Amino acid sequence: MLDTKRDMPVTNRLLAILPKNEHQRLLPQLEHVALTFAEVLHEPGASIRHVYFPNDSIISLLAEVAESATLEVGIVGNEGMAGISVFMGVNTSRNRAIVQGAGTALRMKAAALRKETNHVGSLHRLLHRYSHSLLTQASQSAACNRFHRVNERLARWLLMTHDRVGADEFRVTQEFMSNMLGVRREGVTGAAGILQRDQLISYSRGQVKILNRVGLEAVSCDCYRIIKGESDGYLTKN
Amino acid sequence: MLDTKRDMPVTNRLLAILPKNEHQRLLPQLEHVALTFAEVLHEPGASIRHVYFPNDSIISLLAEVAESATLEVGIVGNEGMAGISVFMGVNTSRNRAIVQGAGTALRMKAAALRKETNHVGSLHRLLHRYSHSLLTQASQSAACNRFHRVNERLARWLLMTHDRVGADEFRVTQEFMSNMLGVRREGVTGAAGILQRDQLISYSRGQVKILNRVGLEAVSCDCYRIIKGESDGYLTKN
DNA sequence: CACTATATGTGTGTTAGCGCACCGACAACC
DNA sequence: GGTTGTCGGTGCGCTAACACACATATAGTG
Repeated sequence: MLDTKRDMPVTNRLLAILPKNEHQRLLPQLEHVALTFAEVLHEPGASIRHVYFPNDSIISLLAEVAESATLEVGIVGNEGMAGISVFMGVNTSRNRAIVQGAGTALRMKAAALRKETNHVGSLHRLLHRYSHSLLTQASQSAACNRFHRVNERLARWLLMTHDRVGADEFRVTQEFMSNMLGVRREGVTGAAGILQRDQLISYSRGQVKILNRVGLEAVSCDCYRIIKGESDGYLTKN
Repeated sequence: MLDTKRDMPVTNRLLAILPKNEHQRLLPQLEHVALTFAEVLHEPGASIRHVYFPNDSIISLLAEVAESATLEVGIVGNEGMAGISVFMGVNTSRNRAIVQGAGTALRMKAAALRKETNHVGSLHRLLHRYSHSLLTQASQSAACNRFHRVNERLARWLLMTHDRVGADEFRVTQEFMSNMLGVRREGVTGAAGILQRDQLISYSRGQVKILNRVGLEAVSCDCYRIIKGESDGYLTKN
């Protein structure tokens, strides 16, 4: 009898497109669940237990910088899966996944998905982790650029750059930073002026010097720490 | 003689962390290159020829909504690789990758990386493509939310939701949308009011109805089309 | 039916950042 | 040494969105 299947049809397209044999192998590992509106599937930082393949439900991926400052960075419907970090070899995500549209979904234990998509080779595994950190970076930057002040964002950006150049001095013009932060060049003049006034940096004609890193971290928003926290993991935990 | 190696040391940490045998296998496929400031490694939509593992160079990933409206959604230093889309099984990216800090990098032909990280199983391949589309979504939303007006963004959001619910009517409150778009609830009142005035949608107490999809697409910014274009690929091209 | 929580509409003052139009300073290059 | 291009600073009016404070309206519940 296929009654249960008729009652809860599998309409997730990601699953539907799989070759028959793979689809068959997955089915026993999938559990039909009803998702109710506003249900939280995973919290930022908490461990992800299941991945979800929506049928008619819709899931929002949110980046947040404060309790009341959230920003959607992704929508997941029947074309996708919530919990992609698990596939990328990471148990947690900085995003919150909440049910935006009630409906059904198929869920799978995180461990089962990891087993199914068993990674071959270190490079492969590593790039997965890295993809995850990039996604985190994009999400958090998105929220940061939406909510935070120019000078906080500039401080964050300088720190992220500082981490990568490995020197206290580097070349970068206001014009360039304005394109990075998505603000006017004059906006950077203002923000950089504040940082310079407070002896955190000094600069002249495209030459920036970090004078007080700790001070910069204090000015910068938490986004820096969040991104950094998620960014380095894959290079050590291997 | 290891002179050439001393001249151009491999300091990319992603490569450095690999087990010796894998590292050795990759080396012959890697080419030392000098990256100059402002060099463009790949343009939005164009095919990606190489991936880059920076040593002391730094690469910015930019999302753009217009010639002069760009936003950094990722930084790649010696901890990472530029061109992650290739790993995800996609030849192009909606982002522009430009050199933010001159220096050296190791580059690898896109085809070679694909071969090295040969994917096993359809699910695996599919999830890669999906990861890519999620990353695109996050990037483009980031830029959109930074630069575009609330009503344009609301139109985009409604279209994205409409695509997924598969019905012209669905439940969603202004409060909820305000959290998705990162604006105040009153801001949604205003934007939704415009859309309703123009007969594009109607709504009442959390019940939204799409009246004129084509009109909504006209109001919405290009971001919708861009995201949609990148989003559906993996479900058909398999 | 009254009560209450939820959902939406409106108004007022405030502000961060924008667009534009400059000006000055310095560097590099003939 | 003058010219030209890059880089940074400043002022001014403007506007989208904010914060806060209410006013309704409606659905659901006891």
